[in-house]
Amino acid sequence: MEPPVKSEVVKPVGCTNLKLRQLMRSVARHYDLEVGKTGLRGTQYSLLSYVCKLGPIRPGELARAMKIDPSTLTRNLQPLVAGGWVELAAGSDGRSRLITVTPAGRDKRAEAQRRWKVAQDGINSVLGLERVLALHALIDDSMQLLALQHTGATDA
Amino acid sequence: MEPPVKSEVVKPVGCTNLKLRQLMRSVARHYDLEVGKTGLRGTQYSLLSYVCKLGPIRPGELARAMKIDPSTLTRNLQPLVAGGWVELAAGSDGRSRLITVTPAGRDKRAEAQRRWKVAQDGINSVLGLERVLALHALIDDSMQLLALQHTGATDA
DNA sequence: AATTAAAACTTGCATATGCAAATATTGCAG
DNA sequence: CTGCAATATTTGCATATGCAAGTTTTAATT
Repeated sequence: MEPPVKSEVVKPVGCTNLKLRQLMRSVARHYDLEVGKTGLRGTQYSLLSYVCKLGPIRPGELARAMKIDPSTLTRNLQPLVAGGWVELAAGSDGRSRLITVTPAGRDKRAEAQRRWKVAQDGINSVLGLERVLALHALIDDSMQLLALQHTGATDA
Repeated sequence: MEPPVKSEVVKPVGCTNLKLRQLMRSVARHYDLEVGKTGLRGTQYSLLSYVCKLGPIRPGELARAMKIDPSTLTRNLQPLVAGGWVELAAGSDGRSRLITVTPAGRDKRAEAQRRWKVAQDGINSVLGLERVLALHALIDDSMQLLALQHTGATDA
């Protein structure tokens, strides 16, 4: 039998990376089915929303807020600029810029938000509100903990 | 005060899609830092592992097992084929193929698995084992429920 | 003022991802 | 045997993603 000395069984743990990616793909597809009707991808809707809420804002700051790489932001903005929903202007500082939502962008965001609500309601319905809230809480906590790690914080 | 008639408060729910993507990016970076030392991306390690476990296997079946689009699988295999870790051969059926891991592929997988273990231990340590297990359970349940939805199942 | 270092974006490179359409084969109906 | 529907994979197209290196500006040093 050989029971563990520490009275703590080593639980086999799967790959968090793989599981997260799989669920993310499923969920993304679900949102895209609904939000896509507006011509926006789910990711584009998120980005446009951030610009609506935080803009006018500088790229670096927005990237930090969204927790994406600045270079990714640069590229992800292109479809929104091409659609006329967002504009890039020169910032006060010669090397920085200012991202601003256009009136058409605000309209598009409002339209997409209605679709997003449908998608989110669908998720809440399929998974159950409690499960969704629990998942969100776990995600938030996990991101917080990982961010601390990344910042090089050794203690509180 | 106006308490809700149904005695059920409508809890504001954030965007599951956004949250999942954010956490996924953080976690992926974490794994890539360690697994990347072997020359494999985290996603490539997952794919190679599946081929090791399930192969020789046909693309369609593998795509279904990994819950990714068949076209995505076709492309994701290319770096592994280029690295000499996986081979594509003609299947019995003239239109299908067989994906097989090479001896070098098994070695590489073993090497990457050690790195993966380090990354996973890191996650377990930063988030805490209980949180990781809870997260995995939630992810598994959620994928299950979404899959049923996708299958068009109306009842048990 | 010239040099250097630092800051803020953008580009080059290589994947990851999925939908729609194209290809190649097989199996069937007539 | 022919033609058409069904199956299995791949391509075309358009994003999403991040690291490393490059560019442009600004700030700091001497």
